[in-house]
Amino acid sequence: MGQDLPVTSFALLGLFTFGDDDGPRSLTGYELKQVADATLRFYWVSPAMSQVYKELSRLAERGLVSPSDDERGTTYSITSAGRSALETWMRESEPGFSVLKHPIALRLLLGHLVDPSTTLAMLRNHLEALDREREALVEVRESLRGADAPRQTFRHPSLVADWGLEYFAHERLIIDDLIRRIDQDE
Amino acid sequence: MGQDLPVTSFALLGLFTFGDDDGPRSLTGYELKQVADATLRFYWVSPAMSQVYKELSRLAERGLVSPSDDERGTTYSITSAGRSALETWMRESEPGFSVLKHPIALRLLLGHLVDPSTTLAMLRNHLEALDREREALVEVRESLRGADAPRQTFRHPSLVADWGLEYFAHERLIIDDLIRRIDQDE
DNA sequence: AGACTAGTGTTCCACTTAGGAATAGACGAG
DNA sequence: CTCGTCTATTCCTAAGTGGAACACTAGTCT
Repeated sequence: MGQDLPVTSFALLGLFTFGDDDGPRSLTGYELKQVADATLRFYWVSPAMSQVYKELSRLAERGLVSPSDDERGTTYSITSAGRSALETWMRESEPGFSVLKHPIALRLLLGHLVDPSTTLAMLRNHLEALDREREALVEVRESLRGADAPRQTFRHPSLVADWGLEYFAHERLIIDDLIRRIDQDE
Repeated sequence: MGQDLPVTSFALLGLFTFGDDDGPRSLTGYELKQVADATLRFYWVSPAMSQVYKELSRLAERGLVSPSDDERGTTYSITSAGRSALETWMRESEPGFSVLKHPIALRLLLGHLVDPSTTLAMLRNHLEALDREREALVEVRESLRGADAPRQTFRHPSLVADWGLEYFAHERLIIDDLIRRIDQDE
């Protein structure tokens, strides 16, 4: 069967597996996009709206989600075929290594093209952006409290969120240090 | 003028600014791909071959690099227009925030779908992959020694490489900790 | 009441990027 | 003198982006 879907498909499909207390999750494309923006974006991507809808039709075509019309619009929920496709993917495919697209690092690399004050200003702005992102992730983390103990629904999401928070905290330290080093170079 | 190029164009263009001791750098598409694989991949992307050649023709069209045929094939070097386009881009465009695509984090998020031993195995494999990547970056860092002092050619590349090494070291700690936490959950 | 903003829900299109395969010459090893 | 590997390049397709367009709902301002 065609389980050869891009990672983003499985990522979106996976979001359907965090059932509310009352059964499996059903979401419209719009809602799925909100969920992805709130969570996936920190360590995967924030897919475009058009992408979300395209994924949903593809997943529906393959029977991994099932659409149904209700007063909210077209809502989708994961099927048992979808759940088992996810499990197979988790168990049997290679994760691959992470890809980081870091415009600040890229521009720091090319620091010899501008004067140090430009680079320093960029790094200081980045510290602020970092704080804003961290804030957003703190909110996500807080929203998981209450169901984040070892066998509860949000155990794994909370592990990932903690990882992200650590990541932001450490990046802050590194940038502080870089600012110090570049300042001294002067 | 059309300075509205994607970041990857500027990233590749930027690689031409690290002149060897004897003047500006001239590279074939193939060589440029090697350089990108060795350096850019750690904090931007490893563009596909096809992408590299497409970029080079576009940059040449706009006069930012100039092609010339020699015995190696078609080689390109940066023009003064290219250099100033880069500088303008560095000074005047918004960097934007970083995007991380981390398959391990994504799969950890969905940890409730498989048993803990699968997740643990994945994390342990990731530690090894991390060490391999770190090793590759260590080599890059070593290759910069000798020209990495405050005003030398590889000052900025070495700052970025140090950042990357810190990043890998810290991720290692986080993964170790996650393994410990998941092990205890059992 | 009427106008106006903001949020929800969805589709379409054009464009860019990414990945892989295919091709081809050159070069050294067996 | 053939095989594999490195260099160099092109082509095709899939994946992903961004913006425009459209429609419907609900609340706010005047």
